[in-house]
Amino acid sequence: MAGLAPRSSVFTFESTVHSSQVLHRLNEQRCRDMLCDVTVLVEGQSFRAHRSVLASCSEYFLQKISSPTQHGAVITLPEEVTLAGFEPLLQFAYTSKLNFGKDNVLEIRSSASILGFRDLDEACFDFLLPKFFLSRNGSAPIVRKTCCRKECKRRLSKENSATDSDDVLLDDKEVKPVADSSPKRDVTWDYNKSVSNKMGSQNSTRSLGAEGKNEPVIQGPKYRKFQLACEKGMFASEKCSFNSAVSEIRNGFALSCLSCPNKVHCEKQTTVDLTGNPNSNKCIESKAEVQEVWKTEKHNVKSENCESKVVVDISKEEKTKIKTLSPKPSPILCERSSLPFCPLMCLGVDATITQSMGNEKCAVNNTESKTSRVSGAIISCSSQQNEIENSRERSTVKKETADHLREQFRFSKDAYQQNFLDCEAGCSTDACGECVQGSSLQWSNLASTKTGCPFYQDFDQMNCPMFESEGTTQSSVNSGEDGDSETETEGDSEFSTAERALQVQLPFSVDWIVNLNRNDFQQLLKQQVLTQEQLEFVHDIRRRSKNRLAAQRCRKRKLDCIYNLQCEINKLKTEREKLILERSRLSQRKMETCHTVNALCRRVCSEANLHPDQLQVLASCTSSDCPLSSLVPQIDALLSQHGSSLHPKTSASQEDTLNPHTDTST
DNA sequence: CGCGTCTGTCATGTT
DNA sequence: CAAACATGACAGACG
Repeated sequence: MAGLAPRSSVFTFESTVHSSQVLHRLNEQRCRDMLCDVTVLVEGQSFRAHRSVLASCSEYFLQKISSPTQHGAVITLPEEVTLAGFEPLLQFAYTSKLNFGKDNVLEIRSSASILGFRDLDEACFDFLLPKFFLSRNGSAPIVRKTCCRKECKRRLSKENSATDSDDVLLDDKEVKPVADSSPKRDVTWDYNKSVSNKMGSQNSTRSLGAEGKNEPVIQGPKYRKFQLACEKGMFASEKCSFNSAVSEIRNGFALSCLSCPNKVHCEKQTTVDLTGNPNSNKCIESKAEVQEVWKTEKHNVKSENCESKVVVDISKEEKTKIKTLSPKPSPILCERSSLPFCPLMCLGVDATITQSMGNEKCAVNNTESKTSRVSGAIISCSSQQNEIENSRERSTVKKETADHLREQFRFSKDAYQQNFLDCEAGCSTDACGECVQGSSLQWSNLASTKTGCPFYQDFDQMNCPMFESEGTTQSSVNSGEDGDSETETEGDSEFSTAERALQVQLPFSVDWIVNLNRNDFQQLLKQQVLTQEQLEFVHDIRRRSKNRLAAQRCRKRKLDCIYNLQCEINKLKTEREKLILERSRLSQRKMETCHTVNALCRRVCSEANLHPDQLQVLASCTSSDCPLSSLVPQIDALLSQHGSSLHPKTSASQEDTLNPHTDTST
């Protein structure tokens, strides 16, 4: 029997982590200046690197290094390439991650263009730059996407004029803002990941509508007074414009979260990477169930549909990592968006599954929406019917896979699932992302956390109520198990909330309750038969959450106002000092002029030998501002000669004499 | 232990 | 009139 098996069989082992590991090690070598064979000079600063890496990333370096005349180990970059522009690019070359902020994005773009950096599409910048810099006038409200077609239509008719947020799905390269614990407003783009998450904005309609436009214009009489007093909305609005942009990015791109508060750790383990990146899959760490499911899923998925490109071959190291990760609940970023978190994504299922599902859903639900592509990223919600059909066909198999996975993800509390699978007629049988939300809701109930995601932490610090509202709305309710970085108050509160939700056997997520708009909320209450206790809980939690957010917004506005007023004070102080200087300067000039006039008068008087009457006339022309003091002795002398009849009051007061207004004589 | 800060919550007024 | 929102006040936790 053994002879049946040909000995010549060839087996191929393909490591999915090798390439990224190599890059990672190269980066380590670079950091230690090991085997570096080139020095790049930018604005006087030198960077050590490997020629091969640079050449493989950049046309410019390739040309320089391969050029027979340029064998030197030092490459001086052209002046157009700035330090701020090059450094992130170098980082990108070694990590596939581009750290950029509003401040340096232009320089990076310019440098990347000059250096011919590969894998950095201009289109990405083209897409982001407007978001960064043109959203100042208020970011477009993001249409919330729900499962129900009727709801979509209704909302669309309501928000017809609003620009769609356009969920962005990425094909080959994913733009993935990644957490960075630094307070800088940086967003990391991770191009190397092939996951596409479909992000939306569940509550972004409201939050953007209320706050996303321009924070200073927020309602509130007292705040308006502040704003009117300050008339310095720029500061806040600029902040918000940026935040809006980032928000849109966040809503549009696949974001991943990590639970670790450590920056380095986070950066390493940020993405849910389908390529088997060892630094990935953090999203699933939180649930032991998922870890268990992981093992089975990988086989199921793979065997079911190769087309779906499910790459869940994780290394042992990864598995160990995942298993040894903090037991704290993992924030699943997806759940923060309107588009449901898809556990498939966190399992490493190729995004096309979700993407196609999401596209289909949106295409069906949102016939008015737009379709566009950015750097290979599909902005979902196609309005093209044929795309809908194509998407349907394309995703048929994938849907089956998704369904299968979804089944795998049904946790013990079927009530959650059933609710959402049955909810919102017309969608329950579709393998759309919304249905998967059933899973997400469970997750969110168990695993959402505010502080778990440094990405959001960062944005929380950005003083944008939009983030604040979104982030905290989501986070504030359900996370109860995260006690590390949160205060006991919050933790306890949220824990008790989650606990209470379980106690009252709430058939839906608390997040859900909080994020629904009024109509949806009422509709939900109508659809669900809730006990009195549940109703009370639902209303209570909704009220408290909204109030909490309102309080946060209020405080932020206050701080903004204080800051603006402080700026105003400083400005006025500077203005005052300038005016004081100007006054003293003018006063000085006035004195000089007076002296000149006095000298002239004296000369005129002495040379012309004036009659006392003429002297009187001349004296009457003087003003208190510039008294002709030189005339006084002469007038006095004349008056003493001609008697006091001419000017009876002269002796009384020189000032009176010299002041035409008080001079009563003719 | 006092103090300042942060944050959630409640009460109340406004929209 | 109800809901959403803003805001002052208070309390508890924390550094």
